[in-house]
Amino acid sequence: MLTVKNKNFSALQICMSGQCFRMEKCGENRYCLVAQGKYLELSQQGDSISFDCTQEEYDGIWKKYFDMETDYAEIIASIDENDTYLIAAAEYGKGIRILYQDLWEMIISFIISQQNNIKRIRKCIKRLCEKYGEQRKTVNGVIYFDFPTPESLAEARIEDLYACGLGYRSQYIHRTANSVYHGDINLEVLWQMDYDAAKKELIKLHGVGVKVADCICLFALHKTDAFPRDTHINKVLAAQYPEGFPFEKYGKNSGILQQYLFYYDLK
DNA sequence: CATCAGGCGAGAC
DNA sequence: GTCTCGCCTGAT
Repeated sequence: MLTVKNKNFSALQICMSGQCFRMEKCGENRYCLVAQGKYLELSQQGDSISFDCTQEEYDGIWKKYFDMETDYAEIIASIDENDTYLIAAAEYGKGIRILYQDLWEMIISFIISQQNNIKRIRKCIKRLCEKYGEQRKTVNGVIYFDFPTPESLAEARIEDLYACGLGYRSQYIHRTANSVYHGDINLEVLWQMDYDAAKKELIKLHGVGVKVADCICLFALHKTDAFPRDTHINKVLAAQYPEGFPFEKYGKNSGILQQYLFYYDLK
């Protein structure tokens, strides 16, 4: 076990903010996560976070995954002092971080997220993983499932996808999995692209529109200038920013601020 | 019973 | 380019 201190880390907020559908509260001050092909448990007391892993695993995987090198307090401090709403939102969600999640997993997860609620999104993803993901076991005997590969979802029967409760998104997932598996689109090139180019490329995937592409850019590719606009954000923008959100002021931090606005509106 | 949940694709214009 | 419409499913 390994303990780290960080005033801008809240495992609960990371779970609740709905960017990561495979992290959940699994006990008092305790959280479980499947990512990077691994199962991780962590616990948190105030600003003290304990990761159930070795120093090597933390340094090699989780430090980057949870974006621990970025100073979120500094980003929050850069907010316009006159923007009291954004300051309140950031104060409320100051423990949120933009994770470095798997690209393929985010593509499928956010296709599922459309016209859907977080609880049901989690359920759909859980069923997909249990049905099509590889089963694994930790040294402590905890059984978990990897996220399904493009191949396994490409080969899945559409009616079986429907049976996972995906609804009309089943078709989207079927076609997108086939596009990726057969190399119609090369996901690796997205890393070299800037935000606009990557977004344009992602939208070629069936079931990926403007909003889903922005989520993939932000939560997988870590293009923090991506600013996903959903029903919540549109409502907030209309009410709080009738002249438009000041993207020119916040630039690369816009996506992080979007998360504060989104999470603040969920409450 | 209607509406809504972190939209999207297809078709009309 | 912009607009409208239908869409799986479960919760309220």
